[in-house]
Amino acid sequence: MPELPEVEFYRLLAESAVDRPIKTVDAPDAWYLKRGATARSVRAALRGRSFVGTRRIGKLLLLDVSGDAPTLGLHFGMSGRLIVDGVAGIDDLRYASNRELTAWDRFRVRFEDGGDLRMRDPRRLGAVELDPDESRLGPDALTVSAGELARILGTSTAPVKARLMDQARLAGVGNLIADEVLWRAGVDPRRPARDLDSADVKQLHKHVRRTIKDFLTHGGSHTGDLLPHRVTGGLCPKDGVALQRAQVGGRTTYWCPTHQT
DNA sequence: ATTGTGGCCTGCCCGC
DNA sequence: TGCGGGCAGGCCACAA
Repeated sequence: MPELPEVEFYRLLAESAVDRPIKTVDAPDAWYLKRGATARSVRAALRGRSFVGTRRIGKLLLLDVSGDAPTLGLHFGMSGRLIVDGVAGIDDLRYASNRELTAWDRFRVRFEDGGDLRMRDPRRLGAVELDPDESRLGPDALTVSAGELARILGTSTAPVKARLMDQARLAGVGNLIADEVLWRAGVDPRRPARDLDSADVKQLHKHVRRTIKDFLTHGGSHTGDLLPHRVTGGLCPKDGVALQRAQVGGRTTYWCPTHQT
């Protein structure tokens, strides 16, 4: 599914959509437009203008628009793809169909030059909005500082995994990255966040950033050390013992009972 | 405020 | 071979 690394690849792809005058907007799925956006309002915001730049906060892709028009915000959910001029940002998505069906195109911006930018999303869990409230997201997980992470974990009694995945506090860590990071850091995902000592926090900070960087280098969220073994009956690739599986923070979680404490 | 739960979406996979 | 029920997880509404 698209986590932070995939959205960063989408952002790089979206760079090729910058500075191209927009001719029309197709928004055939009203359900896909969120927070008050309508086909009419999005069309009015974009038509005759251009994207002037791309940004990303966590899993939110932001396309800034020329003039005084509102920024376009794209959420990819877990099955959304970005396609520009027929080129997909990611070839293979876990937990999503890789088939190509234009019936799954939920949103399209067509340029005067004949090209287009599309969101293809079989499960319709993504979303398009105008002028997204960027303050509802915490600092980006790729650049979060050690001090910020310590404050995010703070005095919370919630499981550390739930805290890491709280987008309002730390933007960009999804379920797979959370499991990989906790596995690398040797931290039990169920532990109350406030029980972590400074050494644990230091490990988590190191591995949050390093894991995301690894994924960016190696091509996506499916390249982790734990993830190939994150299946029913999987063994810890470090200790060889059976991985535990349970719901933590409402999400399916795998961890090693031996070295994650 | 904080934390937990349930539901949404729909393609896919497993077992019958 | 077809079919039904789980399952996947990001996000949000809602409850305690």
